Amino acid sequence: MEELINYLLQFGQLNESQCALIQLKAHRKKIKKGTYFSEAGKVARNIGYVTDGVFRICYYSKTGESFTRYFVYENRFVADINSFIDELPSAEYIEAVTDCEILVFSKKDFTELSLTIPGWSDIFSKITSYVMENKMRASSNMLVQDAQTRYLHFLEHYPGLTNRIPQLMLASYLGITASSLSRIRKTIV
Amino acid sequence: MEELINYLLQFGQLNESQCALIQLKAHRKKIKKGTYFSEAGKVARNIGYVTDGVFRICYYSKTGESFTRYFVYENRFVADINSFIDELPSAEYIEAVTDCEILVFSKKDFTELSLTIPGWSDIFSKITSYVMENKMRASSNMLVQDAQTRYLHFLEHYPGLTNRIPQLMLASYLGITASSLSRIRKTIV
DNA sequence: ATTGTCAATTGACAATTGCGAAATATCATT
DNA sequence: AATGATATTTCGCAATTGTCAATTGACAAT
Repeated sequence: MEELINYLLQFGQLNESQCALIQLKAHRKKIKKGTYFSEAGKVARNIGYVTDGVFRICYYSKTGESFTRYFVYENRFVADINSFIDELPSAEYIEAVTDCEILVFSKKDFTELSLTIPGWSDIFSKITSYVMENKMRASSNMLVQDAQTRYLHFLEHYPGLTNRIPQLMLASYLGITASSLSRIRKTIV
Repeated sequence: MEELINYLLQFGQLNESQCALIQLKAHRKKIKKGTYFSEAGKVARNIGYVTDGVFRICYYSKTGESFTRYFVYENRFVADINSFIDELPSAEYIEAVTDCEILVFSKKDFTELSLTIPGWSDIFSKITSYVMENKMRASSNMLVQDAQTRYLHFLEHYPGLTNRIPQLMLASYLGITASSLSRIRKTIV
C-alpha cells in the first residue's frame, strides 16, 4: 500500500489526507493464474496496481494463437487505460500469468478521486504517457534487433522475470517461436 | 487552422471564445526538409500541429545509422510530449522528411492555455494516450509479421505516404534493409 | 552534354528464423 | 510410483532476410 503511494508521488504531489483518501478507495483483490483481469470487447471497469504477480497484455489471432504485447508486474498499474477512461471496449486481454494480488480502483472511485484531488488526473496522464512511451520505444527497438539481442535485452531489463513466465509467452513477446527461443537460450547458457 | 480546432474537438469540448484563444496562440512556421523540429538531448520547447508535410521521429546508432520510429503527417500533433511537458531532454530527433508547415505552440503559451481553458490538459492527455497506444500497437503488431505483410499493411494504412518518403526511411521504419524493401516491392507491383 | 551525388535496385551468398514432427522434461493428479 | 497433460527441447529442412558489392536511375550543378 505504501508502495502505491510512493509510486504516485514520483509523478506528482499529494498531501497526507489525499494519500489517506486514496488508500481508502484501494481494495485488495486476488486474481488466479490463467484468469483475466480484463477482456477484449468489454469495457474496463477497474484499474489495478500490482502488488504481487505478473500479468501479460495479449491478443489472439483468428487461429487462436496468442500474442503477448507486454508484461506488467509488481508496482506498476495494469489496465486498458483508454477503455477505462473513455468507457470504450477493450482491445486486448489482460491475463494473470501467475497468481496475482492487486489494489483495484473502480471507475466510480477513480472518478471521485479525480474530483476530490486536484492533480490526480495529471498524475495519471503523466504515468500513462511515460509508461506508453517506454513500451513503444521497447517494441520499436525490438523491430530492428535480431532475436538473440532482444532476448538478452529482456534478461537485462527484467531480471528474474524469465523464471516467472512460460517460455511460449516470452517467445510471443519477443516475436519469435518457442523453438527459436529454446535454441537461443542454449547458446547463451 | 480550422482543422486544428476540429481535431481538438474530437477529444473534448471547447466553446467559441476558447477556440479563438487557441487560434491566437498558434503560430505558423515552416520547417525545411532535412532539418530538425526537435533534437535528442535538448528540451522540446514547442509542440506543433502539422498542416503540411511529413516528419519522422528517429534516432541514431553509434555508427550513425538512423532508425525511424514512426511518421507524423498532416493533421496530427508532433512533439516529444514527455520532454515538452516535463522539460526533460528529448530522447529522439524529429526530422522534416519533406518541407513542412506547422502551427506551433510555445511551452509558455501552452501552459497559459492549460490555466485558462479547463479541459485543455484533459484533451491533450487523451490525444497522447490515444496516439501512443496506437503507435505501440502498430510496432508490436509488426514484430510478429513478416516484412511483406508489414509493407502491405503500411500501404493500406498510410495510402500515398510511400511516395512522399525515401525508401531508406520506410525500410528503417519497417525494420528491414533497403534491399529487402526493394525486393518486396518488386514482387508486389 | 557531362559530371557528381545520392537513392534505389539487383545479385550472390551467408545467417537467421520459421515450420512440423518427434523426443524429453516438468508438473499436477491420482 | 504411475499416468496424463502441458511445456520445452531438439532436429532437419525450407523460407526469409541480411550483408556486401556492383549496377542502374534520377536529378542538380556545372
